[in-house]
Amino acid sequence: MSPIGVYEELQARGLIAQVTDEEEIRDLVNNGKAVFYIGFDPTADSLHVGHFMALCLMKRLQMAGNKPIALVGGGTGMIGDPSGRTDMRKMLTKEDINHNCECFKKQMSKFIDFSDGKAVMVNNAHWLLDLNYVELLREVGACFSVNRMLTAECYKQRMEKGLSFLEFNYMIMQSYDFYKLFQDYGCNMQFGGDDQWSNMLGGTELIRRKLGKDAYAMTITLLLNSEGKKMGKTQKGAVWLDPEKTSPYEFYQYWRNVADADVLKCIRMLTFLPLDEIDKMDSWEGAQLNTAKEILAFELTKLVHGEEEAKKAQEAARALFGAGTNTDNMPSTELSDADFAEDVTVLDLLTKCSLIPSRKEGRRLIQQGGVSLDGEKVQDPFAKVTKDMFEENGYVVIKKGKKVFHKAVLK
RNA sequence: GGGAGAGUUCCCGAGUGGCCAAAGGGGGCAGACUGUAAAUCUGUUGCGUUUCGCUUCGAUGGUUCGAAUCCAUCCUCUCCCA
Repeated sequence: MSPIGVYEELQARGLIAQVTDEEEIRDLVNNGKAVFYIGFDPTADSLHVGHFMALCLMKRLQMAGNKPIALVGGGTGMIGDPSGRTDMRKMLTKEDINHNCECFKKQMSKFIDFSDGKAVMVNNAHWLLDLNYVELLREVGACFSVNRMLTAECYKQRMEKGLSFLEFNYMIMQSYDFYKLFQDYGCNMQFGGDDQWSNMLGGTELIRRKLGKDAYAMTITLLLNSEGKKMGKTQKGAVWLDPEKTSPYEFYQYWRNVADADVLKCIRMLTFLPLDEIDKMDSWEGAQLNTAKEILAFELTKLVHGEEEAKKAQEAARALFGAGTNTDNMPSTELSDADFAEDVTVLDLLTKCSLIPSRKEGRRLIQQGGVSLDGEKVQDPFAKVTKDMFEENGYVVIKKGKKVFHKAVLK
């Protein structure tokens, strides 16, 4: 038995945002009596960093002897959660949702131990899709006050822009999930992002009204950067957990590049490093934080992609940004002789490696001095790239901007 | 159902016949400075080998030498009344 319970650990890591009943929850969680669920709506074909926090939480609680239920929202995904959104979600087709659910399942099983009933995975499509409208209205609709719902935080933003009846019902569906899981799986707690608070309260309320029993809810602090924006988003979109969508190197780099102000918070909230070790880092400042960033990036990459990939990413990063010349793990594009059938310009090369969205953009980059080949700054977008440039190593290292390195390999 | 209004580039938002590839801001990208950070400053931000051409202002047609701008129809959204 560790000196402090999970609840205290979660608290120390800054993960707990809101709870319905602190005493009860502490008791349940610390003594492994919680059967809790976290819902994941299949809005894309891969989980992202936002989900990752939830998965970590599941893992921490599972390690403390609690039983997690991973709920895949095959049913709620049909509706779309309006929480924290200013516009309506794109409607997904059934096929997409099913596909996404499958992808989620695969990714989740890498994090959570589902063996021997230590955790279960369910899909709310099983009960939501067959609901009868009138029955549902009578059964649970009567328990909800529209007046109250409208004052809920998650609808407030949408009161200005407009909220469809479809999305308005999301809260009811989620509440119904909890009610159902409470009865069928003995689920007594729900966890979720802090933006889910009102939806989750809906569930506890429904259980109290229908069954006269108590269920609990706890939200996790949303991972925001120092500017108050959700982390895990880049210009290109989310940082995915699927290596096909976000390579381990990119994933590593994302965390390696977080702002100074955010490193410790991220380490505390996302990694499994012992708290006392993290506390020591608290006093670090200035350039020393770079070490903390490396630790953060390495730990997270390890959790998501495994130790081997994490090492590769770290080596690649060190080689590129440090003094080393190791290009083994650099992202690369293979070129063949056929690519050189006609004259190849620097611009062509960038295009072939998918480093630029358009040739126009490429020219701009070069004109502004943002591209170099094997360390030589390129001046002319139409300078020829010849095969003998590849002779020495078999590849050419392209540097775009400050942080993007790419290897063009001649086969 | 009746009435009013709106849809502009990644986002917000100006533009109400030619000077419009379209002000301004945000964001992005690049450069300088740095620590692969932040802040700051500079450049840039539809596509094309570029004193020019092509595509873009919700959609489709039309008026005009010329349309983001005018007309018609349609679609979407917001507001007011019911």
